[in-house]
Formats: sequence, C-alpha cells, structure tokens
Amino acid sequence: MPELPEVETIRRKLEPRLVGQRIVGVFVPRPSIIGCPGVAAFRRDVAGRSVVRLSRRGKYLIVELEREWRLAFHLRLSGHLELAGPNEHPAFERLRLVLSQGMSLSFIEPRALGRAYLFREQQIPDALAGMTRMGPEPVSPDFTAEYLADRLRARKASVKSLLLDQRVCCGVGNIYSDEALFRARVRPTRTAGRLTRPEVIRLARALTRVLRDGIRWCGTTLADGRYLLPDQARGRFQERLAVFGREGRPCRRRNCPGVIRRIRIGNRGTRFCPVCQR
DNA sequence: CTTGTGTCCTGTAGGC
DNA sequence: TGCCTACAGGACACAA
Repeated sequence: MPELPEVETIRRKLEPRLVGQRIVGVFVPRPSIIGCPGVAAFRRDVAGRSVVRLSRRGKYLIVELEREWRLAFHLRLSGHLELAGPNEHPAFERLRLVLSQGMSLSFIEPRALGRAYLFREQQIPDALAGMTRMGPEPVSPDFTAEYLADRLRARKASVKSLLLDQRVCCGVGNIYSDEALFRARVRPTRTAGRLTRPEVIRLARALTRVLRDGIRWCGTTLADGRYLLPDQARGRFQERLAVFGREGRPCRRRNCPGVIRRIRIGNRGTRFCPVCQR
C-alpha cells in the first residue's frame, strides 16, 4: 500500500523525468478514476500544461503545473505510476497522460479506488478537503513528541487507530503504523490517552525513523507486487519489516521469545509482538 | 467532538 | 476443475 515512503520515492524518481514536459494527450480508460472535476473538464484543463515540479502532502502526490494548476494523485491500496513508452499499455491502466517527449505517465490501479484530482492552488475542491485538514508531516521538524502527546491526550481510541488518522499523522498507513509501534515497544491496542510520557516520546521518534528508513529503502513492495517504482523496480523495505506480514514468525528483537500475532483493530489487520510490545 | 461501522473496488486465496 | 465467498484496506459518510 503506498504510504508516505512509497509516495515520496515515486515523487523523487518521477520529478526529474517530468519537469519541463508538457501534457499533450489525455486518455481516461476508467472515468471513475477522476476525482474532480468531471472527466470532460479534466481532459480539457490538463491538456497543454507543463510540469513545474512535484511535491507531496501525506499520501498525495502533487504534480504542480503552470499557473497554479495542480494534479494530485492518491494511490490508495494498489495504485502506482509508471512511465510507459508509446506502445506500452500496462494492465489496469486507468489514466494515461501523454508527455511532450513521447513517454506517457500511466496511472495503474487494479482496484480502481485511487483517484486523480485537477484543481487550482487557491481553490481546493471539496473532494480534497481531507488534504487541508492533515496534520504535520511525520518526517518534518514540526512533528515532535509534544505535538503527538497533545493529539493523543484524553483520546479513548486505540493508539493504532490514531496513527492511521491523517489529521494526526499524515502519510501513515497500515504497514508503517505497525512497524512504528513495534519499534516503540507499544502494543497497538493501547488506549491512546493512556500512553506514558516515555512511550509517546519513543513512538514519535519511531514513527519519524521508520518512515525515513522506508524512504531510504525506496518503500515496501509486497509479495503480490503491489507498489512499484515508476520504472517498475521494487522497493526493498519489505526485507526489513519487523511485524507486517510476519504473523506466526519469531520476533526480530534480540533475545525476545515472542511470536508475531495478528489481530483486528477497527477492521484493519494489525501485527505485533505480544512479548515485547506492552 | 469522538468513536465505531459500512461502503467503495477488484484480484486473489480458500473452501467445497 | 470451477464456482462462490470472504478478504485486503484508505478515506469518507454516517450513526450513536
């Protein structure tokens, strides 16, 4: 699932390939992939515009176009972006932007839950209201233990649910929330407001570090091939996962006799070590 | 405001 | 073998 490290990796790889190119053609094999505006307006207003830079907010990849136009992608669970040659038509291609130098930016999304949004910088559409309410980037200096403590204070939901709340920790999804809780030695079922001060400090640090590590290793590509880099290469963080996808296997913490368990929290699969996460 | 639940979507795994 | 169902999960609508 593309989370912050995967989207950031895509941003870094794609930016040098896209900047300066003009979008000269738009194909929308799956109209529902367009989040806003309507398909006709999307096609009309994206065509002919040049890419200025690529940015990211949480799990949104933002292609900044000339004159304050923005093209945002949310990859949801199974989406990725690919640079395809003129005659390459990848499976599950939902949107194709033909670029001035001949390549195309292809939005691949088997489950079709991902979306592309076109808008003006000064006019954020309702469909992207979530982006405006996002908390600080956990890899930025704004994300401190004090901030996290403040957001968890008095909350009765599980700490895992709040890590997944984009208003609290933007860019965090199911993989990195489980990994951060493991590194912080905090059990995902814990009531958020009841974490001790040292636990919150550990969690804030763990979250920042695990996301940075994810970026360093170009993200997590699961066995089913979900999430690929724009050149279809795989990430390498999956080899370093401590709990995600490791249920039934021994805990990786040194001298810990635990076996990784899988439970459900708020309808999400959650993995943790019952021995060293308390 | 907070918390929990259902929905979208489709490929895949598992059951019979 | 082949059909069918359950499941995966990010974001959001909605209920309590």
